[in-house]
Amino acid sequence: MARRGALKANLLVAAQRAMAEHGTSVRLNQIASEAGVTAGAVLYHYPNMQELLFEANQSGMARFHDMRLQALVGISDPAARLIQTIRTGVPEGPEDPDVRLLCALGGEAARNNLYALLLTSLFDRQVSMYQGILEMGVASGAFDLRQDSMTIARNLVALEDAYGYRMMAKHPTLGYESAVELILEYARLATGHPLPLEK
Amino acid sequence: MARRGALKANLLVAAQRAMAEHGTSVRLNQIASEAGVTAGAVLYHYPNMQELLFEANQSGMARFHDMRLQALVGISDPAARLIQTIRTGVPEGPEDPDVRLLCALGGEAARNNLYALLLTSLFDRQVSMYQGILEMGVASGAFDLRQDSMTIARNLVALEDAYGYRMMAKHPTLGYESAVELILEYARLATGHPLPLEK
DNA sequence: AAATTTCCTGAATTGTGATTTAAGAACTCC
DNA sequence: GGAGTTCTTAAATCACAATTCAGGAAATTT
Repeated sequence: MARRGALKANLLVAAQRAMAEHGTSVRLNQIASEAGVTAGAVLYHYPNMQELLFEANQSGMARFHDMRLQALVGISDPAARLIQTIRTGVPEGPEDPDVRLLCALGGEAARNNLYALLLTSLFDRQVSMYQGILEMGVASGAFDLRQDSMTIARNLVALEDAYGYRMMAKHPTLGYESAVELILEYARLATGHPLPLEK
Repeated sequence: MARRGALKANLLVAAQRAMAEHGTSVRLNQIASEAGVTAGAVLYHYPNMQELLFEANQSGMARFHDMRLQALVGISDPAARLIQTIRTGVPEGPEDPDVRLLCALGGEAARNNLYALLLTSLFDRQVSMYQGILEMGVASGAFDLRQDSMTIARNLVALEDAYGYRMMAKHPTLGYESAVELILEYARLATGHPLPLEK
């Protein structure tokens, strides 16, 4: 056996993986098997599964958001920050586990207020992130915004979300690069900056 | 008893309603109860539920798309057509049954190729619809496109989709009017047309 | 309106999955 | 290394949902 309390922490990521694979109707046994234990062991730590699923999603979203912030450290040029943020907002492929998790929740949010709150809060945080970058670009003179920073930021997050769904559904002509390019096209128009893609 | 074969047709809309309410994990009994019959009656017409659900979604999507085309008849001005199309692409509220159905499917598409195909095809049809309007506006001189018509069309559909999800999740400050306005803002930028909102 | 076919119900069947529980294994502390 | 605690398992239980089926009701045909 590993250290005490080790499983409880692992269960969050196991639940994330299981839910990314099986959706909101994920079974307790699938989570258990993902964690390499039996159902009873899962119930020992989380007497009801709903709480585990909620925490798993919460932590999955937090990780997704933190990763994106992390990818910005060391980049000070607003244009480069904007490009980088767009790049980390699109799933790498139809298997991207973080985005799968988010998409699985999308439909559930219509009838589960907790999930709705989680997704709404993630959306707003991402809008703030973009808004910060846009305002920074305005201050530095790099961007010449053609719309409210709030409008642009919301539309950027919306585009990310939607192309994430399209990629999850394996759209035949919408891969990572084209999704990024589509979003960048809007960003160029809205910021008046050429936002060159080459690294 | 009603006319012969009456229930079979009703089952499609009953399944749509049940699925809009309960999501992809909708129960046979919920569909039956929505149709006012017992589970056995449903199985009599659709020996396996998957087929019913698939047809229900297919028909739900077709209706959604046809409604939007229908809302365009009699409108010849490209700008008015574009505005109208955007208006019918956003759900009226968190209860909009058509969009609920679509959102419920979004997450499922990641692991169900049939649903993925359905959603991808709907996306592409909507892109074509927008593209036609944009090209018409170019031809008439009303629009001065700042990007490919394909790029604009894809981004418009993507924005619709994403704000649909946000509204399903009851975002506190993103209602019908603001979502329409956000999408219109992008459309204005991309077409060079003021796209006035007042009817 | 009798015969025939189609349609629907309610009970029984079967399968699946969450949850409980008793027992045993693994860890920690002393 | 032994006592006590924490953790995990496997089997049993409970609940629920899909499916089957025999019988009867409703429509249609003749």
